[in-house]
Amino acid sequence: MAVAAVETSRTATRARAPRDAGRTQAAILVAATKEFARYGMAGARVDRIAARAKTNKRMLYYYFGNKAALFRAVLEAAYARIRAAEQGLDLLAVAPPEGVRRLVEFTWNYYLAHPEFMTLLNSENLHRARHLKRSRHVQAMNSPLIETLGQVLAAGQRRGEFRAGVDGLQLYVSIAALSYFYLGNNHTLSAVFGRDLSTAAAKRERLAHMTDVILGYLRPAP
Amino acid sequence: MAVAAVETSRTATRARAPRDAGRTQAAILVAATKEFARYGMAGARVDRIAARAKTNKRMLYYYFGNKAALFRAVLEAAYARIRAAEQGLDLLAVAPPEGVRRLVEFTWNYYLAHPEFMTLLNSENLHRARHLKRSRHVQAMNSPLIETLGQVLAAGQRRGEFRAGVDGLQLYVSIAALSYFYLGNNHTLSAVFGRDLSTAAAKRERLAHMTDVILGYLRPAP
Amino acid sequence: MAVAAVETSRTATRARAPRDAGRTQAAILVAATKEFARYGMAGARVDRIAARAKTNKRMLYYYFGNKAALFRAVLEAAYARIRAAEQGLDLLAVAPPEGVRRLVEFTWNYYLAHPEFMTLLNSENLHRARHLKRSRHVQAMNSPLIETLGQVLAAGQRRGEFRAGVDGLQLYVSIAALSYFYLGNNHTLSAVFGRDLSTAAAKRERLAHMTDVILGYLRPAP
Amino acid sequence: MAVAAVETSRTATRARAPRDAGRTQAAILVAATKEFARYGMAGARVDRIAARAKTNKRMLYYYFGNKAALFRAVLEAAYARIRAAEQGLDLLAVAPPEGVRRLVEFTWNYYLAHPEFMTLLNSENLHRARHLKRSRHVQAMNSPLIETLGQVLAAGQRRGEFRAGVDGLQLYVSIAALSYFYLGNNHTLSAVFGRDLSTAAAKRERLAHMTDVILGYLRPAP
DNA sequence: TATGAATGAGCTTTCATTCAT
DNA sequence: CATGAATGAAAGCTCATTCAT
Repeated sequence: MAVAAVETSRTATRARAPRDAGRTQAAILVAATKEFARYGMAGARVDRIAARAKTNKRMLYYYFGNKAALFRAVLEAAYARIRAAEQGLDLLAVAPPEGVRRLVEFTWNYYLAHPEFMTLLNSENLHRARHLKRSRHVQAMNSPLIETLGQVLAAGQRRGEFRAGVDGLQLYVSIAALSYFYLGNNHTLSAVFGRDLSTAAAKRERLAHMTDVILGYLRPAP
Repeated sequence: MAVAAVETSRTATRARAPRDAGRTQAAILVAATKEFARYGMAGARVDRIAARAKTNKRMLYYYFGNKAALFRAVLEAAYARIRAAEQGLDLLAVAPPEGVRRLVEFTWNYYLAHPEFMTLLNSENLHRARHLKRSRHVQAMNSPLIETLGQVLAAGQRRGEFRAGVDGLQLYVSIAALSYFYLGNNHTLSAVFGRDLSTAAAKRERLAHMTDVILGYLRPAP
Repeated sequence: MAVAAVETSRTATRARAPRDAGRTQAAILVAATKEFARYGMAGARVDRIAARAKTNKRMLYYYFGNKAALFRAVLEAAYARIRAAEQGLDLLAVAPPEGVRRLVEFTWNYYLAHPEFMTLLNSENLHRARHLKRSRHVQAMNSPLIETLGQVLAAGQRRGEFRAGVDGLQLYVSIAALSYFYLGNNHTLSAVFGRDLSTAAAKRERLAHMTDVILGYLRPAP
Repeated sequence: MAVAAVETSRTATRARAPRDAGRTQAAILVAATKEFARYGMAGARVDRIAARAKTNKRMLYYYFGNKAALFRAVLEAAYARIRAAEQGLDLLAVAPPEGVRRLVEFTWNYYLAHPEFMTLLNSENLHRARHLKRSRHVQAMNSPLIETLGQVLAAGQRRGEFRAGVDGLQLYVSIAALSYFYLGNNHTLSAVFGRDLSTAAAKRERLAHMTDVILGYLRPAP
């Protein structure tokens, strides 16, 4: 019990001045991700990031240098997360059509759960990938899934389940495109079409359509 | 002769201070479109817009009220332009597969020629379509093409060229998605994949793939 | 009398919002000169300059661009003032020894009345003349007096009043040096020597000594 | 043996973190001297000083208290060094004119070799000798050379080599002035006159001129 | 209709200094 | 003795917007 009391007091002290480099750095990164995702690079406010991270502005510069470098770090971390999530997929463990379906669903679900990834990418494209180009880890951001997808396509073709001549990279891009556009532009699409495209029903319908498109396209010629 | 004289005098006046409301307004809109497209809503600078429009900041406020309202005007004009361009399409005049192919190519070419449309939409989505919702012309931004596309799909199905059960809106969104993602994210995709996806060859390849995907998907079941 | 009243009221209005480009610009320059002279380039505060000029910080950037450019403008103006003051000297109108004496006294009195000139130069030398080198008016800062001094020296030599082989530039520099060092380092000299070197008596003594040094040096060999 | 063991352990500890108070303190002083000389008091950065001294900021505060106190220490050390160098001069060992010439050359060479002394003094004068006044060693900064110079002048006068009525302090100040102004303002002078006054030839010329001025002045009246 | 001058709030960044270990 | 982490205050600068003419 005495130990618990001490523990509590230490925690309390820490709460005021964490003096824990790792924690502070991580908190800044989390806060910055939210801020950049919500307001874009230009609209993001350093003050708000510091406030959200429960630290002060100075630490942000202490650890990351400046706003642009922080953005780069956020971007790298975002790529790292999606690549890590992809690790869990085992496309070659199932029949080719099932593998493709899994990829479509994974992509959709990932964007749905991590909408910040899309807005971060939009911001970065506005900046013509300036930050990405300065990143030392760019090559690591290239999805290893593309090669796996190529193997899935080859297997499917051998088994007569897929058409021939499909490029893995193009297909990967198309799969991402179908989710990205719908989710990333959901607000304008909903406004323009006059109906809410973010309801559960609308999303179910969209996923079914996308799966149909991709698998329908892959059907072999009769 | 009298006319010529007047014309000359008007021109002379113009040279000093172009008291031409229409011209100024249009120039501001053009300049603002470029600025918002390049830097996003938050990154855009009112000063630069005025400078580009070769007028002064005060005029901008005189005609449009403030930055947000100007953005809204820019957005409305951008939608108006794409809708106007769509007018030229006559999807029902040709065989259904050809009609669909036309739409794919039109979309691709339009985004290619008007990349500002994509970045403006990205900005607006970042703002959760706030400006669009305040626009009085929202409904006019809904593409009439969707209905036409529905007719094309129905005709194709009747003629045994298309599968059944395809929703026009979903397909329209998918067609847009395939171009939008590739072109709008071209910088990051190029950086990450380590090759330039904006070359003529790469773009030719992409268009072919997209057409294959859409038409391949639409093939009727055997 | 009515006119006077109006004049007053206009002045009062102006006091709040001068809207007089020239006045504002001049006020900033005056304030900046004081600030830079007192605290040096690095120690000067933009806020204080704006406050002293009774305008706001923004105008400073509006008219001068940034702190460095403002410093450059201050420096140029300081040189312009000393050159203008030198115009009043007519070294060739009197006998050569009297001409040299005049120059010694002028230099002394100018530094005494305009101590800011010395500290501004010190600051600029700390910056390795960076601002000066970027000035378009550098050459105009070269004193025309050097040539005149050469003529005085030549005349004095012809008349047997001065020694031969004296370089005008070197002498000009030496004359400046004798005043500059004493006045510019008055605080440290006074502290180190433990007596106030800024009293009227001390200054009288110094001027007499300097005149003796220069004229004594110029005496022809017997 | 016990001693050796302790010694070893101390050395080992040192290797990791040089727990050598003297060394750290000296390193800070050297680094601070460079920094203050280069950027002035206001422009100097505590971070850079710590980095240059290969220690950390905390040590700097531990040993010196704060930036101002560190500046004071730097200033005191600079005065101590010049006074120490002056010790080597033996003005009374040679004929009076040679003694004066030695002093002129020493001053010139010292400033040339230790330009930091000039910029430190400039900084201190900008601060109205505030730090110097708080120093406990001020009186020790008063050059003993002034008295010696008085003796040289008296001897020279007795021997008919020097004029009468020359004040040692004034002459000492003038000798310093001639070097100080030329070297301390070399950058601006070079910029304004449009020629490099720091070349070996220019410096030779300057030294010759200064010697002429001082010795020429001291010549007795015929 | 047009324009240069002006502004306050707020931006990113930097600084000297101190705390906890 | 030594150090990385932390901070508040303030720095230089920029922004959208409005005023006076």
